[in-house]
Amino acid sequence: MSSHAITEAVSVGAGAERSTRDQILDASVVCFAYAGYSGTSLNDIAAEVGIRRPSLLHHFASKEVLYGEVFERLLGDWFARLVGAIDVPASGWKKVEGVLRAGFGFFADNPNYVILMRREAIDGGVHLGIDLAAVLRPLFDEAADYFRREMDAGTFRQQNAEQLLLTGYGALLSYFSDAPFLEGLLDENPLSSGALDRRSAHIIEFFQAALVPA
Amino acid sequence: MSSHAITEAVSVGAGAERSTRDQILDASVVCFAYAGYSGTSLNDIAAEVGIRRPSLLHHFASKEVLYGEVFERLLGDWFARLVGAIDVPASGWKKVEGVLRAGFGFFADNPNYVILMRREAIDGGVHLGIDLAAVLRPLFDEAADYFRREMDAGTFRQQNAEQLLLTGYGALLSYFSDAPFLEGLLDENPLSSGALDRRSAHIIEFFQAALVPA
DNA sequence: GCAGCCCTACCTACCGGTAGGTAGGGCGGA
DNA sequence: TCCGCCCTACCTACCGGTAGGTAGGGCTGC
Repeated sequence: MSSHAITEAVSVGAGAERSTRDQILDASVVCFAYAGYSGTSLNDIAAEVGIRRPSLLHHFASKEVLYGEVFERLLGDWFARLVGAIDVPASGWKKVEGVLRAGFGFFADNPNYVILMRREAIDGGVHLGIDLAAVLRPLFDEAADYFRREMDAGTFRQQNAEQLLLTGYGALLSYFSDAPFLEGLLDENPLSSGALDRRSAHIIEFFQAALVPA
Repeated sequence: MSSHAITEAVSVGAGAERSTRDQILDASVVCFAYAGYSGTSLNDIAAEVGIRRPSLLHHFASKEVLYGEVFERLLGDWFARLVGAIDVPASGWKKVEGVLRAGFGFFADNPNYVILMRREAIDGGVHLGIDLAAVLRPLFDEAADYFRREMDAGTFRQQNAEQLLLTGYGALLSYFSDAPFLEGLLDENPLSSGALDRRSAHIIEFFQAALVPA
């Protein structure tokens, strides 16, 4: 997987004092995102950290266990950020905008997480012990209820609440997960700060236009 | 990759008289979509067809060549369908709706193609000789120009045309590519005809609400 | 001493691809 | 008519290489 090219991305920002275990987790995110589960070998990850494969297996019992732990950390971070945005005292469009911005910000900060999540969504979670959808389900239902209440109150236009969430999910994730492809359409790095600002502004504007009655 | 589970999906609809070569292409779509490029072995595909791996390599020089041909067929089908929808004599919202329906219909007819395309978008086309984005670029630019003209004419609300296309792309593709995951959120098979009708109706309604001034 | 960490050396299973051979159909010439 | 030839399609056996995982030795710091 041409590990040389991504070596710097891992070592950058590593405060030189992270435990080997954490370094393995960091490298795993990068590798799994870049090449997928079956496209990543333990040798790739070990090389990224600078140790041998058996040493890696001293810290994690198997490739599956390692992958599971990577994903658990990812989900934990994401959940915390999302719940933080949901729990702010706001309502109507302001709340939706806040959650959209929180999701967008998290994805922009962790582009590798997005790719990992997308790969898992496509595969239907075969590599995971946990059921990704079941974990997210409470938030999904809560959000759908929120939209229905606001629609009934006339704050938002009437739409299918669940479908609306799926559309938001697709609009947010796709931009980040397909960034390598979009670069060829946009003539600029989709993850540059300018491009991100443009994307963020569009999403807010677009959903507001669709949801909030004129 | 537990080939047994997907055996039926391949043999269904095979008119019993397809050439071995075509059977290999059909099986390859299923396998590559299900497990990705590196997760699919030539043995998996050969087993699906009912021949040995060397016999498969008699028809296709290598795994890469086979994958390339699968993708070429996919792109050809998709392009034809898309251009067919673009070239109808319509304008304003009617044309957009027509293209949305055409894209949706194609994806609904070929869910495996969507997954293949999404995997390729994530990987940035590393398995392909061709540049996916470059192929789609002319259509992308043409569509952006169309939206800008209609916006300037006041038919549509002012939006960033390129971003708008990306949002549409994400909304269409994500539903199909992430169907295994969405099943856990929706309590129904997302590809059932009822669910598809609901999704299609939502997308049309949503984009109309966002684009067409009240 | 000993616990934690990393190493080399090794295993089995499987990968994509090749070598070489066989079965059988189509065809041209005696 | 039928024999010899070439072709396609498929097979088994095998190649070098790499996958994930294990066994066991050595070094280092408490």
